[in-house]
Amino acid sequence: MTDTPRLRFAPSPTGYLHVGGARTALFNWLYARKMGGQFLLRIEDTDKARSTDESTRAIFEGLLWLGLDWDEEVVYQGAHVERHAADAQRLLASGHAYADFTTQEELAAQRSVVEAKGPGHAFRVDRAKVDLPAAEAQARIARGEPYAIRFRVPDGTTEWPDLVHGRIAFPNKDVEDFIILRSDGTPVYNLAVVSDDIAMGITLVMRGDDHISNTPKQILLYRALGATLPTFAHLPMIHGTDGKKLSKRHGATAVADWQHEGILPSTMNNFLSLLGWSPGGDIEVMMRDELIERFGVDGLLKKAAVFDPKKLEWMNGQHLSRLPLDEVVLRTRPALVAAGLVSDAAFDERHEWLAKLLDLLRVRARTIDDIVRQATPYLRDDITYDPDAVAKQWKDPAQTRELLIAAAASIEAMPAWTAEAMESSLRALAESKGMQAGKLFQPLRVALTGLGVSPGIFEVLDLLGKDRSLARIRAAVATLGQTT
RNA sequence: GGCCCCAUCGUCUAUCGGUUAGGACACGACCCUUUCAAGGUCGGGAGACGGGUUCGACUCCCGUUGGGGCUACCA
Repeated sequence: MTDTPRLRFAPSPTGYLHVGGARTALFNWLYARKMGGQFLLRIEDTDKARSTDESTRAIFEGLLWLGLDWDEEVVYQGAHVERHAADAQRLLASGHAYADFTTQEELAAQRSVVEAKGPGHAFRVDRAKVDLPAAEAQARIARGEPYAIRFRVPDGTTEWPDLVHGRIAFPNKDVEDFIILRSDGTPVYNLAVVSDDIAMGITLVMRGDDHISNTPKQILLYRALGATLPTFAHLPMIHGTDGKKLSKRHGATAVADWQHEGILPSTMNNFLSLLGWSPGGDIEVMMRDELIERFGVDGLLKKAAVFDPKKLEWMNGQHLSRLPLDEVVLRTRPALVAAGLVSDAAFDERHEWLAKLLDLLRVRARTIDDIVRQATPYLRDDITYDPDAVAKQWKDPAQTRELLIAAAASIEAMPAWTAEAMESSLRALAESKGMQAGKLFQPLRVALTGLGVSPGIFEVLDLLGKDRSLARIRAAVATLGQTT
């Protein structure tokens, strides 16, 4: 019988949801969904000093935006400190761990000695000095002396078959006896993680490979606790363009940053999926269902990947043009409303027209912000002329003015408001002036939109409508009149 | 310092012993075209180095170098 896997994402709420964390969450989620298993969420808030509710909310929001929904209730690590402490005591009682009576003062002294030696030095505990004879330790505990609990690392070698790396082995002599319970009774990370993963029935631990060196400690804890080992998969890190670990100074590293830059969640998932995993072959642009379909541990990579914002933007352009129009409208709507270009009520009223507009705009946009920028002239009456477009297309104000007056007349005289009628009238006008159609269309585009970039000129006219188009052209004529 | 992980174009990657080492982003040129985007064609661009194993290594093994991670009573 093969059980379905139980996986988890276990962030500490000390900041926003980082792209590295999002990638890890995504992989866990994809695998759970593919295998019909469970994806759980655990907030590791045992570090009271650094954890904030705001960060917890940001993590929820980020995951939800990406569509990474979790099964079962969120587990807060802080709610289980009693179990953690009980596990530590069990280990102490069974001899897998020992009491450490080192005081805070001694600790501080040790730290300053190590720091004085400079970087590259670490403090090693001397078990012979700290691990007291059982009778003495018990007496001191009975006397009420504060003590931390330190795990007694056995001799031998700890190894595991990593799903990503194959066999990884650590000689136990290189694993220091580590604290599992502080002298104030609170649990330390490695113990809390193992205790919780056991309690949650996690069968596959997939996380960043910065945790590789924690793994032998955790395996030792599983064994000492008499629990079944989960499978481990250590994913490669994500680096910035300078090859260093991705951090704040690389710019936008929170998923919320990209959300605000106008990146679609489907793009983010697609892009992140390719950092540390490959479906093999030349496949790149994938929507959610295809990602679930293709994802698997076989495609997991070992090498750290560099986060390339350029490719993210390109991929977003791909998603923008491939997604169902409804989805694009849904994602763009809040940005248009936020920009004050259209109210929610107006959006509903003019839904069809707006959908048509967005459909035309999305093919030449890379981000939602691009769409908003390009949609502006169609949603506001007071258009602003882009200086670059004006400089390029309205080089000769007097001549342009004359041309636009003729265009207005031509448009006004059109027998029908159809693309065919527009094309024949305007091309005839260009011909009568002895100029190429483009020489007429470009200045006209600027007059109609204020921009050098827009959909086809006939589509722009149709979108604007006859009256608004004429008003725009007359406004441009007036503007040009002032400059001559 | 010690331990562990990693190593194909600038970047993301394909290749699972035999390929003119393929694709994508970015870059350059051209085509299409009323602009832009998209699309199309073409171009430059990679197996870190040194040893093995093998008829044959990007691929397997060892070493070197380089990069990364960990080395807390942080997570």
